[in-house]
Amino acid sequence: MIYKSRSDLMLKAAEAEGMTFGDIDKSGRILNERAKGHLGQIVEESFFEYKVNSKSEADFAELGIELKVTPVRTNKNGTLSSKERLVLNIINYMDEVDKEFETSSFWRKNKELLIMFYEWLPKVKRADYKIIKSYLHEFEESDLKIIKKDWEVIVGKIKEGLAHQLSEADTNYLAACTKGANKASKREQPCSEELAMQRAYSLKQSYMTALARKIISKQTLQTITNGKELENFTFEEILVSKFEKYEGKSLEEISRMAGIVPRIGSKNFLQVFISGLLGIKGTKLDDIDEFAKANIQFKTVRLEPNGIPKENMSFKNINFTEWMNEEWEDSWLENYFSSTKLLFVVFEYKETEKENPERELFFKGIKLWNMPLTTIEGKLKPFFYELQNLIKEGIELRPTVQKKRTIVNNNLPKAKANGICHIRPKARDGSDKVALPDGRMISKQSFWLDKEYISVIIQENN
DNA sequence: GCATGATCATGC
DNA sequence: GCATGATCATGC
Repeated sequence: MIYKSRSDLMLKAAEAEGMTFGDIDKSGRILNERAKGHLGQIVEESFFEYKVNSKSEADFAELGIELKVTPVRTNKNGTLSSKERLVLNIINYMDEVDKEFETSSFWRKNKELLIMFYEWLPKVKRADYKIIKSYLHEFEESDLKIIKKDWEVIVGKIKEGLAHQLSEADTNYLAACTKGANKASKREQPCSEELAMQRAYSLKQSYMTALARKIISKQTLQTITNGKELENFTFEEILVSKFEKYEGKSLEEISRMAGIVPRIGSKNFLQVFISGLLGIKGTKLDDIDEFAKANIQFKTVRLEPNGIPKENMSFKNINFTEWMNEEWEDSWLENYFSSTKLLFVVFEYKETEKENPERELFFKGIKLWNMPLTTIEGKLKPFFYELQNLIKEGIELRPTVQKKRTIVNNNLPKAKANGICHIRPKARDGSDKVALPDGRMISKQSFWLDKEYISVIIQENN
């Protein structure tokens, strides 16, 4: 079949809504549960009656439209999320380096995407997944500006001979995700002898989630930048500029300037503070378009006069059984730090608590950061396996009685052991425990970044 | 009820 | 004063 126009194609595509892959498949391949990534091919062949190709032009070449079939899932709280990033074409490091954005393989192939969202459900056969929405995606102007800068970051890294250090969190919406049979899938790069992991362009999972919520759930998000600003500045620069005028000011002054009353210590302090300074009071940070799409998470940092926070920084609580059974590549740890950007909102005390217990907090600035791949691979990965072995061997628990409470010492990795991260408790009280794989109970534990490491991150300039 | 950000208490 | 483990407070 040849589709003469986009409307022809979209009329046909709309017929798929409500159909299952079992309804669509004429080849019988849908029954092969192990065949991964063939859902798109089945739709292409059985539904659109197109021959599958892996050419560099778009699937519907005469229309310049690329077909993508991608899963969404419903969360416990009823919201919708994309189940995965949307993987696009593989990056040929050797070729892409000579291109402009307009002539890049990314843009040639993915300018327009026919996205068919299907609903993924646990324990349901592939044949019974249902297509819920067919949607012709064209990048809106402000997204495209950010994506173009993302592309430049990716190609810039290739030009520096750093293709082997590409990381998904380097960019905002368009990312270079690993793609290959296994971690041995490597290829040459033009400006370095080192072989680099094979990677493909992808739209981040967070971007796809925002898209699915807009298209399927009709959710609207609020933007804080616009196409005109993005013409001349990166998203990071715009973000910094929005906070600049508050730098060096005390919380009290800022409250007066911005007309907000953030109560330090309150749970929604960050929400109130950031949205207040951005001038979008009442909007949750998660409902801000750019933060949602780029998967930017927020963390407050309070530096003591010595430039180091008083406390380490906690993240998610640890599921020891998961940690023991998972491979690094599938772990929360790998996933989180290779795909999340952290926006540190930095405050400082100018006096120690001893000098002045009533000390005031001053806003120092913001820092948008993601963990470099070298650190993820060099520090986090060994840490992951070290802890995995420890769990397998059985974590030591040594109860001792203190004055007023029972302390259970353990041999989990301590702060400063690797200069980056450690495990320490985060629980409600002494009885807030979690089971180890061997059945013993331990106070709930969390993953923490060392405060000294936070201090170094904040001081880096880039 | 629980996750999460924040902070405390004790012993060396 | 710091390391380590414990616990609080809030908000969904």
